[in-house]
Formats: sequence, C-alpha cells, structure tokens
Amino acid sequence: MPQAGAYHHGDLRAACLRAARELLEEDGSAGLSLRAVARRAGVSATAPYRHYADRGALVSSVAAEGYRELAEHLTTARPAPSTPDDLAAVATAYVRFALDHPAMFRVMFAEPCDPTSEERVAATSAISAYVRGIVRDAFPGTEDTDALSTSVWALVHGLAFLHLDGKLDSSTPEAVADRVRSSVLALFTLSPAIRKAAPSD
Amino acid sequence: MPQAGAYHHGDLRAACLRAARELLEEDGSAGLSLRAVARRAGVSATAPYRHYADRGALVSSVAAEGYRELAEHLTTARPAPSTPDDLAAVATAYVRFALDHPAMFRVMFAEPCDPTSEERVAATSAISAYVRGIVRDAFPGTEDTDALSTSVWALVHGLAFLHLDGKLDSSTPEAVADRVRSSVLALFTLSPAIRKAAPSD
DNA sequence: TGTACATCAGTGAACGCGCGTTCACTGATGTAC
DNA sequence: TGTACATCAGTGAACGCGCGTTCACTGATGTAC
Repeated sequence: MPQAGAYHHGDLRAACLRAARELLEEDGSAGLSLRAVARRAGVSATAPYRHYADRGALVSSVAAEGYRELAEHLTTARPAPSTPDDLAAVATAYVRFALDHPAMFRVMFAEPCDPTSEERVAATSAISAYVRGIVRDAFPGTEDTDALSTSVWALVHGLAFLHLDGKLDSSTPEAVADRVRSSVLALFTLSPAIRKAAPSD
Repeated sequence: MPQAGAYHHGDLRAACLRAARELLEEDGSAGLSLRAVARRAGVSATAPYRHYADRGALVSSVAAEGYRELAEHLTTARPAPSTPDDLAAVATAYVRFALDHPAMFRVMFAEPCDPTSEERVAATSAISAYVRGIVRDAFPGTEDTDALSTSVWALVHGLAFLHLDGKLDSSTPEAVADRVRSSVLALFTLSPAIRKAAPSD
C-alpha cells in the first residue's frame, strides 16, 4: 500500500497548500488562482484537480490552515490569558496577524467560498471557542459569556479590517498596538458614564 | 455652454454610477467590472473612459456614494442619537446596511482601490466623525472620546463582516438585531466584573 | 442668420491577459498470480 | 522471481470566458465670425 500521497510528485496536496501560502505571502493583495498555485508547485495547470474538486476546495483548505495558524499565533502571544490585560495582548496579536498576512486573512474571511466546508467550520468554531475561553477566564462574573465573546471577537475583527482597509492608520506596529490596546480597554473602563446614562438597561 | 454632461448620452457619469449600483444590488457577490457597467448603461465598453481615468476611479466613486448612503441610513435610524440605546439602534442599522447591500459594502471596504481618492477620504471621515458625535453625546463623561469611538466603530464593523462572511448566523433580521444589540450593550454592562479583575488598569 | 470650424462624447475593432475546467492521454507505481 | 494487468497521479492541448485598456475613428454639439 502506498504511503499517503507519495506517488509521482511526492505529496502534491501539501505542495499546493505550501505554494498557495507562498503566493499569499509574496503578494499581499493577491487573489488565489488554481493556475498560479499549480505553476508555483511546478506542476501542470490541471494536476491539482487530482486533489481538489475545484478552486473552492483549495481555497477552503488554505483558509482552514490560516485559521489554525491564527489560533497558534494567539496562544503563542499569551498561552494562558486570564486578565483584561492578557485579552488586550491577544487582541493585538490578532490584528498583527491580519496586517502581517493580509492576503491570507482576506482568504480566511473575505473570500466567498464554501461556508459548509467541514475543515473551515471546525477551524472557525475553534477560534470562537478560544475567545469564549479567554472571556470566561478574564471575566468570571459575566452573565452572558457568549454575547460578550461575540462582542470581543467582533471588536478585534473590526479593528483588523479597518486597519487592513486603510481606514485606520497602520504605518507603525506601535501605533496599531496602542490603538488596539486602548480600544479594547476603553470599552472596559467606560463603566461610570454608562451606568449613569443607561441605568435601566 | 453645455449643461454639465448633457451631450450625447445625457449624463454618462451618473448613468455609470447608477448602473454600478444596480449590478451590485442584483448580484450580492459580484465584483465590479468596467465592462459590465458600460453594458448595463447601454454604452460601448470604452465610453466610461471619457468620465473615469480607469476602473479604480469608478470603484472609488461608487464606494464614496456608498459611504454617503450608509451615513444617511444611520441618521434615518436615529436622527439625534444620545443614549446607549440609540447607539445600539444605530449599530443595528449599520449591520443591516451591510447585510442588505453586501456587494456595495464590500466595494466600500474590501475592494482595494485608491485609498487617497478625495471623495473616499471625505466620505470615510464623515462616518468616523458621525460615530464620534454619537459617542460624545451618549457618554459625555468619557475621557478619551476618540479611542472609544474607534472601539465602537470597530465593534460594529466587525459584527457586520462576521455576519457577512457567515461566521455569525444571519438567517433572520431579528436574530441579527438581537445579537448586535446585546453585543453592544454587553460591553457596556460589564463594569462590575471588569473593575474587580483589573483595578489598576 | 448661415457657414466653417473646433471640440469632445461615444464607437468598435483589436491587443494580450489569466482564468477555471474538460478531455483523452501517458507513464509510473503497485498488485495478483 | 517474473510477467500481465489495473490503478491512478500528472500531462498538455483545447474550450470559452470576461476582463482592462489602446487606438484611430465618427458624428453630434457648441462656437466664432
């Protein structure tokens, strides 16, 4: 019996993923094309069809890999986050990832591809579970952890895209980090004004 | 002297914008192509070049129009927002706009086009000024209004994209509205837990 | 008022491009006897 | 161990597509005298 995928090329499936990654790193505004991936992998334009049903399947795989890398990047930043401060650090890491890998980030989120791909769904829900975990640890008294987790993810995700799309200045890493940090913390230090303005909500 | 743009076609510049809008409304996942716009406007493929330097210029104009519409949509939702509750309503309107006009929203934010276009810059800063205004009114005691405004915008923007990209369920308008509402408010009702967890921040 | 001219919005053919996907194929690898 | 066969990864030509942009042009409109 063959070692999985060790026929002619070696392992074209993995090689395609690697090639796709390289292309995305090299051109931050690139779209991902099957042909370009094949070219980069040193293989005919149609070879990838032996491993991916169509372009969408490749994109989904690349995206799934991106989610895993993002998750890893976040846990590296703070292995056991448990305070608002840790949360801010993780938020910064998220935005940093987006800015350091813009094309990949767009493939992960902006590329319209099969939203039911198992790999993608699993990878995405891993991220939201991760965020939920941090929020639970950082704010143990919270009633609706799910709502708060969504808020946090959305806040950070929005910061990532606003920077990525040039709506917020991202010329230096420090400026970005400061903004992310202060944005995250600003929401958490609002309390006095809020409680006065909306006592019944 | 001619009435501005009233030569052969009437006003092709405006007709192109209208055509672009129609195309974006009809196909929510459409990219915007010069040729498709020309076709829809009933004009040869090259006619738009009399009015736009290139594709990017058209896209910038369309995006600018989108920003203006978004702003209008928000002020219609709450003409004089001044409470956290108003803020939640405006947030919901923002996300609703994104979901009702997905292709337009992507052109406005995800389409890589000239970020220095005067029209675009003006329209974008109008939005951020608007958000800042609400935040100032809703939370008069806030120290760093800019940071808080950025947070609010990012939160809402992130919610818009996470829904748009299928990371959050958007099957019914009510579900979306509830989630946006509770996400926005969750951040504002966090205070007790936060202050306990991060007294020195 | 009428004519000659300049302007310039819109045309249509053509360019070269990269794309996703199909198809019949080839040739290396693995398998049965 | 050796041979015949089946499998299947990768090939290469071809399809039809839509795109952005160029160019020399045409013909309607506006202007000067």
